[in-house]
Amino acid sequence: MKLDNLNEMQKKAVLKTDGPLLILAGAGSGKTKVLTTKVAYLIEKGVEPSSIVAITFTNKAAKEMKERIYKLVGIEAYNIQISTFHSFGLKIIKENYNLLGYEKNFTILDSDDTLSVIKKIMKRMNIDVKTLNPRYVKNSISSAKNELITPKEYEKYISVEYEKIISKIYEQYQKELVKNNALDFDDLLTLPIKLFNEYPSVLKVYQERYKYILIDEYQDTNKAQYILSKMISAKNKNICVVGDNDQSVYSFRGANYKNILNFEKDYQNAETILLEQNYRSTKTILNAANSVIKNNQFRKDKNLWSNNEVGQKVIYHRAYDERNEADYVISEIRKRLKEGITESEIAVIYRTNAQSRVLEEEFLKSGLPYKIVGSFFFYNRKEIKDLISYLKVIYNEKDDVNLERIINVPKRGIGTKTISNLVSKATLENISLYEAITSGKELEFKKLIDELKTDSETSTLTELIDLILDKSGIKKELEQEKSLEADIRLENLEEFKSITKNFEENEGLVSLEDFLNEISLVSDIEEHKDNKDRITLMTMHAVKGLEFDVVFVVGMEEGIFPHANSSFDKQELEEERRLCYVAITRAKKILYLTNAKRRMLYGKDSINPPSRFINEIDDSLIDSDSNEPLKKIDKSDMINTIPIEFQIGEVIIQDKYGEGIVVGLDDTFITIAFNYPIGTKKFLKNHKSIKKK
DNA sequence: CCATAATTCTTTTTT
DNA sequence: AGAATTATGG
Repeated sequence: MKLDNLNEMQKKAVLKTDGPLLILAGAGSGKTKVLTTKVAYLIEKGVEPSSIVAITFTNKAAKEMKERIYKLVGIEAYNIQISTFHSFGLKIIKENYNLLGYEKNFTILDSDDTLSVIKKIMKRMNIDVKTLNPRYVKNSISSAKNELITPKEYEKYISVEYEKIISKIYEQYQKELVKNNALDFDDLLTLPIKLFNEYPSVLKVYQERYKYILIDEYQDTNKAQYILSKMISAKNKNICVVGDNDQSVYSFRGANYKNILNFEKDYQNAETILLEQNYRSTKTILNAANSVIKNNQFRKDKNLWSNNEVGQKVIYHRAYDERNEADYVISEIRKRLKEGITESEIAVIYRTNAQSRVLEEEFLKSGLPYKIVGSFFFYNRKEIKDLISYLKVIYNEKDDVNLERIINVPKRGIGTKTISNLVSKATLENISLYEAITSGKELEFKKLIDELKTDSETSTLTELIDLILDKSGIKKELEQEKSLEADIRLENLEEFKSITKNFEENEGLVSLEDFLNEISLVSDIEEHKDNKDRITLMTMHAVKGLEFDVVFVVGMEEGIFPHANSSFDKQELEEERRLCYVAITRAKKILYLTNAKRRMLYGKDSINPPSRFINEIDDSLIDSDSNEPLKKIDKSDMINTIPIEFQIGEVIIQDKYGEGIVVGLDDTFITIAFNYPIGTKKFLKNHKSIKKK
């Protein structure tokens, strides 16, 4: 194994194979290189590839790591378990579904499905969705699950009426999932833990199978993930985790960066290695990133340095609107392409998926090759979701959620009344909707599903899709409509077919089971069969762990980034800043920061000041090509000009959280207690979002 | 009782 | 802007 291309610390991290190891790795310090080399080294030392498990956070990162390890060790890379926590959990569940009370053909519900289940339960329980938002219930349940709180335990924590209702819904929800022979995303983590708790002998099997466990982005692990990794590594203690607190950006999903801080406490004799040299970015880019992140209060300062060249300044451009911004990005990309930079070395990154729309439109017009990574845009289209629902129901007829979705698609005269009768019957007799169907037009539908079930046994995936579109009448309905919209839908369905075809060509025969699992866990399956170089468009969250020569961070505006919903709360704002740090440090050579003076947001025109993060970068590092000077945030945007005096105990109204009581005051901050579930929040004293009642 | 029109609601990040 | 829900028409 040649290790000459590693520095001393990296080498040390690779060579320390046994026992717990914590690698604190700054951005661009070569952590992926260390991880991949370490895996190769383990294999060279004689460790079975199948006894290694490497966990990443996104599917994209898993894929990347697989490819890099493949380059190092060749074909054996396929025997290493490299996946996200969720895929890993699914594998364990699939191997033990019977012990967990599921049938083999269980399905995985996506976020929308989950919400429908909750709405259905709330309706059944006569809970008004206006008093309790189903979305909120969904988040609460999800958080509880990720904190490994069962419905029973949830009851113990109840202090307000709200929680009592949620705990009831939570209980029903879990039952409903089992009845549907379905799992949600969180189950992929919690069920393996449940399994291991109930069957120590099974745990032992996994402990012996996976002798070496490596976890990337450890700062983003939540309680469930933390416990799962702890359980599996408990016997051999060969656990190596890599993380960087400055890149913790998943607290909304229950991630707890403290898992890193506690590592040394959790694992006796844990060794800690610091990787502090950045090999990725120019000094200028690194300085820009550092000047932003140093504004975070809750942070341990660290010494990330670089030997790279100074490089060119960060380029700041303020466009007129979002379309001009996109055009600017495109024209700059053309410039860089002429300079010899390839498309695959260019990325455009943004805070929210919605921003990709305009970008895509302009890229499409420009003719530049691009790819949108992780866009559920395509999979979220109605016709695609309907088709997937058909596939899910064919595979698992007990999946009431998906059955209800398609029972009247295309329209076959089954309306709300028929469905609600069916639901009542199914609930009463404790059977699935499918089983409850015995007569009427519904029976026709049931026969259709049965027929397709038979078809699925004899045809390939792509053939099955054709059969679904034909026999269901989806195709016919769209063809008869003869509208532009219907044509687009037909085209999308064709495109979906080419995706499955492509998938089958790459993977050989694909079972319905494998395909559904893949599509449930991976938001986008490789859409392009040509290996053409493409410009990458993706969110800041999705881009974590990747690097590009040229990076455009677009939408650098207050309200978008930092996001409006995150700019009230100090902790959330710091997470936005870490996200900015992640975004900036993706760039190797050239970094662009752009924004727009005005932008269509949620259907209305809005004018946002430049992001505060731009101001946090030293002016000396920025090259602004806009006419106006680098503008500091206009304080009037954030603070009322006339100070309003509040008193402790006073009731106020806050734009986001509603009514609250002032519980604390000092020179700069005001602390307000809101009703459950919001709790106390700290604001700038004169924030314009706070009003007298 | 179903399909369509009108109206209201909600806008982050991922598995 | 777009989805989701509710009111109206056939």
